[in-house]
This record gives sequence, structure tokens and C-alpha cells, in this order.
Amino acid sequence: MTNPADSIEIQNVVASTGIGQELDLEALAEDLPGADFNPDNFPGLVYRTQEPKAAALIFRSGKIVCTGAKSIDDVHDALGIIFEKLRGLQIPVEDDPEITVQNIVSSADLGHNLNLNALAIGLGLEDVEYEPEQFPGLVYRMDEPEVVILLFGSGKIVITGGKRTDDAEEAVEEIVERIEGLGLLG
Amino acid sequence: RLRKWQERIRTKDAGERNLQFALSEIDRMASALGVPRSVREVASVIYRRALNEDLIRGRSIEGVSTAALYAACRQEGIPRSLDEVADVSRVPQKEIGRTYRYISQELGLELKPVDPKQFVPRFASALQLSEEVQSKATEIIDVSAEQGLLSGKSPTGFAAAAIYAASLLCNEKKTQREVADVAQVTEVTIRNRYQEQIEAMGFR
DNA sequence: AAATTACTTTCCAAAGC
DNA sequence: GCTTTAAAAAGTAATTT
Repeated sequence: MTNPADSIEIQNVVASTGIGQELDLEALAEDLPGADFNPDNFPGLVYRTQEPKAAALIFRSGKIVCTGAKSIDDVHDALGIIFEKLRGLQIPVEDDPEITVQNIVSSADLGHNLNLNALAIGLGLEDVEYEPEQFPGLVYRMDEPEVVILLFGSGKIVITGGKRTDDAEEAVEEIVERIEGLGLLG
Repeated sequence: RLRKWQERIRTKDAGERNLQFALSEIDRMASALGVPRSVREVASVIYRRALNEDLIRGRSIEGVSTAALYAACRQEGIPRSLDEVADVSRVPQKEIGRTYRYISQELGLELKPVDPKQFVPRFASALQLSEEVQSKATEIIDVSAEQGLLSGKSPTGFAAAAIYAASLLCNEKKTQREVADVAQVTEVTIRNRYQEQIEAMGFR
């Protein structure tokens, strides 16, 4: 018996921070090789780090959004690289900018096929969105922890909306408990 | 005070005009889809409820009208696919789906997932297939759904494959292309669902 | 007819329209 | 609301080989 919680893999971490300094993005786009800046499309400058792989959106206000990292450590490493790059360009960056994790996307496997039709009714149609004509996954909004879970017929799931690593773990335990309680887990 | 009173009249008038427009649009789309008058009335009730609950704000009247009609068809057990509804609407399919999910949630419609079997009579008659093919298709849907093959699958594609399979079994063959056209799915989808369903039925 | 690419859904922050 | 960024799940669709 493998525990579904052990199958959890973090797929993406979204975090925000700021250097406490206004930026001239036009100039930065020139000085940062590989930077994408299209102010007509989007006000942020896009910069990608290779190792760890992540993408940062850098704004005129000095605020930064980091996404695509596979762990919270990777978020710190990727942002650390960006902070150093900016310092190298003579841009003053706060000593330890506060980094706030905004969202963690994880995947997991419940290990059994799911009858999504029965699950939609069992979990309660008021908390569920299941429209297989539009998307194959069942969308379940959980109250505690406050996350959104996408459940698929294969038993694979996606947990998103949480800010702590523990959220995914608690969510998996809770959803397994609920599905078992309904007698709908293999 | 007077200004506020005038404003109220103005919004009420606008609301009335908009309601009239919405109801005429529901009527127009319902006619184009060939749904019975009872469904139009259900759609009208849903639209009025959405209006009373102030769900139209930030959304187009057309979008809410179409979503109300889509919901009404489902509620009455004679669903139309989003593709079919989009064909007679002025708003894109994506917006209809998003608006439907919103009003469905807010009004607490709690509609169950669409049952593929509900498409069988309409698709089969469009293909001029017999009653025998219809009941065979229904049986195929029941058996394969019981074996868990339905989870996550599009109800139109599932129904289309069952109809295709049933037409073969009853010697009233329709091509995958013919079935795909009435169900608005691709031949690839029919082929994929067909293989699974045949297996589930114990054929082949 | 198989492979590839791309789009559907969920989450979140950022600045500005 | 929208715009952009990232990532997974699985189904469907449009292209390409």
C-alpha cells in the first residue's frame, strides 16, 4: 500500500518580492541579455533563469514575480541570481528582499481510477465543477486547506492555490478520506 | 433625490429593454435549435433569476441569454452541446461555457453531468437510424459507462461512438464521418471511443 | 493513421487599461 | 474583466509527416 501523499510532486511555485527600487525597464531590457520587454503587451519585463529554471516578471515599481520553479529553494536561488544580476548593473537591491510564496502547484496519484460522475454527486454538486465537454478534470474547491483540486479519471490529481508545502499533503489526505468515505476509491 | 429617482427610472427602463432583448434572443436561438417551448420558458426563468441576483453585471446579455438556454436544455433532459449552442449564438463557445459555469454556481442549479444517452435520439434520427440502433447505442453507453470508461470523456463523442458502433452491429452502417458531422466531433475521437466501447462490450 | 503541436481547466502575483 | 509567466493533469482538435 503506497501512500498517495508520498506521490506528491511540486510542479510550480509562484512567489513575489521587490528590490525596493524603481526601475527603468527600457534600459534594463538593453542591459539584460535574453530579457523580453513588450510594454504594449504587458507592463512587466520577462527574464528567464537557466539553473534553476524559472521565469521572472520584473516591474517598473521594482516588484518581481517568480514562477516556474520546482521548489521553494529554487525560487530563492532563481531570485538570488536575479538580484545579483541587477547589482552587477549598479542597481541597488535591498539586502534580503522578503520573498512571499503565493501559490504552489502540485501533482499526485491516488492510485485508483475514479468515477468522476459519482464523485461529482458524492462530493456535492455545489462544491464541484465537472464539465467533461469542456475539460476532463473534476474541479473541487476544498475549504480546509483552502485549495483547489483537479481530479482525473486516472486517479491523478493536481492541487493548486495553496501557499504552504503542507497544504498539498493535507489536501491529499483529506480528499482520500472523503472519497473513501463515499466508497468511491478502488 | 430627484436625480436618483430619474436614475432609477432610467435603469429600470434599460433593464426592461434589456430583458425584452434577452427574451427575444432566447426565442430566436431556441427556434434555431428546434427546442420545445417549455425549454424556452425554463430559459427565461433562469435569465430572470440571473437578472434578479445581479449576475449580468460585467457580462454580456447575449452571453447570459445563451448560457441560460444551454442550462435549460440540460435541465429539461434534452441537452445541446456547447458547439451547437454557439452555432446559433453571437458569443464564442468559450464565453458561453464560462458564463454557464458562473450562473450555474450562483443560482445553485446543481445540474448533473450531461448523460451521453440524451444525445442518442436526436443524433440517430438526424442520421435516419432505426429505433433498434438507438436502443443498441443506449445499451453500449450503459455498459461502457458502468465499466468506468466515461470519466473525463466528452458526452457527445461518447454518444457518437456508441451510435457508430450500433449502426455497424445492426447492419445500418453510417460512416465515421457522417456520425462525426452530426455530433460535431472528429473521426479520431469516434475511433478512440469506439475501440474502448467495443472492448467493454466483449466484442472483438 | 500516427506523431506533433496546441488549446481547454485550476491557482497566484505583478501594473495598467 | 484583460494582458504575461509557469506547471501538471487528460481529452480533443488541427497540422504535419
